[in-house]
Amino acid sequence: MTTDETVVPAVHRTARQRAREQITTELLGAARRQLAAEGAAGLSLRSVARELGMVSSAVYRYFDSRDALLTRLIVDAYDALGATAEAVAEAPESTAEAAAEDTGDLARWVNTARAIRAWAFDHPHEYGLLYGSPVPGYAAPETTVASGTRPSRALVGIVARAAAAGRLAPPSPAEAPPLPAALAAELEALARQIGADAVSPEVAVAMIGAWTQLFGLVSFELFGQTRNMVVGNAALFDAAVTRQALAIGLR
Amino acid sequence: MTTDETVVPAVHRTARQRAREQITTELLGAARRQLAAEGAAGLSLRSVARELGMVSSAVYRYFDSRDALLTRLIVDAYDALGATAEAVAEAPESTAEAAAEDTGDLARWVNTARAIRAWAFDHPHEYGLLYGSPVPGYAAPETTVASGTRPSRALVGIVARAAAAGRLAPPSPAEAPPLPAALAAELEALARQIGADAVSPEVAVAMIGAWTQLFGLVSFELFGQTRNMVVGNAALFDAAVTRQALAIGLR
DNA sequence: TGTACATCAGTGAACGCGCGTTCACTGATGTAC
DNA sequence: TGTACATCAGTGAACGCGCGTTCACTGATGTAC
Repeated sequence: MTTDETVVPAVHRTARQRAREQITTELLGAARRQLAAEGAAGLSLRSVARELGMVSSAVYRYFDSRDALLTRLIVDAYDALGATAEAVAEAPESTAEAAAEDTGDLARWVNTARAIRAWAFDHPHEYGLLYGSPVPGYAAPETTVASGTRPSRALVGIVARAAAAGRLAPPSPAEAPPLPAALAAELEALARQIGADAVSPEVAVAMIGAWTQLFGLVSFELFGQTRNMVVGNAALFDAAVTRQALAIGLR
Repeated sequence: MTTDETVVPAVHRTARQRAREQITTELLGAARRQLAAEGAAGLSLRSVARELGMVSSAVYRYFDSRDALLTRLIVDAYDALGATAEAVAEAPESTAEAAAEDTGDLARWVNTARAIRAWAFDHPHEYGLLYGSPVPGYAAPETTVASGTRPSRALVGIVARAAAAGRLAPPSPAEAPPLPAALAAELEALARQIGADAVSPEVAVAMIGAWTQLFGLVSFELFGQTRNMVVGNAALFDAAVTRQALAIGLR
């Protein structure tokens, strides 16, 4: 809950504009609170309006429809998680206080994974909105795509930079059969497309594996399909994530 | 849709009992169809009743409440997926037609993973019910736990049997830091508890990693959070799953 | 084999609820002259 | 600085919808004698 008014100098906004921004923020806040309490399916325009003491039709001055509100929540959540991940993945080499810390690529990856997990725990329903089963009757518009890839891009970036700098030391996949040519070509094209030319298909497979495992772990922990498994344990999370990162070749 | 009447000799069931079983089956079928069409949140007792031409209150002769119906669907889905996985994971050594096929532990694991993925694609909403974000307002009763672990147990079984037979050859995790003692102890206790004493903590971590990656991959593919990633590609799935299985030590 | 009673599937009406969205309106805020 | 008009946030009523669950009932099926 940032108090924007005190921060932004309010250049030349009219009272109307300021009120509009503030109420939009309050609506989103209420919507987020309800999302946290009830989940996406329980989010209704009427109850959001109620929370602000408005009449339900007034919300239509701010959002075209329930789906528009949902879309906004999704984009904001992707951006929040993306920003969290980026902050760790792209942290400067070392800071005064953390000079002794390991700031190698491996640590960067593991810390980013931890940050994603922590965010998911802090915002379980928002995480569910992003990575859980789709909200019935809701189709995400194209607008969400750019934000939607931010968290993954933060992770990919770590590997891409390490690969470009020649710092990647992937273990030789001794016994694994070679990738089918078509798949290797597809992965190579994808790497070029996102500006990660130095990432080999084998590394790409390891990376996608690490990435899906990360979200698999978090989802299992969060959605609680693991009543009698050890998942939900930070040490296990670290161990699994570290091993995946090593398989990518991060050091 | 099995036609039970022709199979079961109808030992001594009254007309009432047979009608009850048949209508229960039809209700579940209709519920499953609606689950597939609308998702869990869109499943309603009234529409299920409507589909069978019943009045909504009549459903209460068969299910205590909407939640009871949902629970039944969940248990059935776990059992269906569990049975599918078990059929592959515990298939006899070799059959006449597949004598030339590789029936090693590695192939067993990969085939089981494929079967799970295929089932998920065939039953996307049921998969979502099991492994997606929780249905709002619904709390799964304890009854679901036994069925809920079936799919995982099928996978664990492959590793446990291979380990017990001394067929496991896990690669030495050269650079990975050793597991914290507390975690290692916990994993060892867990292995003993499920009768997989031969599974070492390192192998357990690899296994949990492979398991979570599997469900992560399937969820990403199915829930479509991957608009511009390569996920959704069977060859990639195979490659990733195979590499995880090798990391466990399956051969 | 026939009768009396108990069981139970299905009906239809009702209760009370919440939802998204539209629409004509009032009254305050902003803008152009 | 003052006035006339345009913009727009918020109101309140309404439409039409679907939901889960309860309840007294009818009539067919099953059971005990």
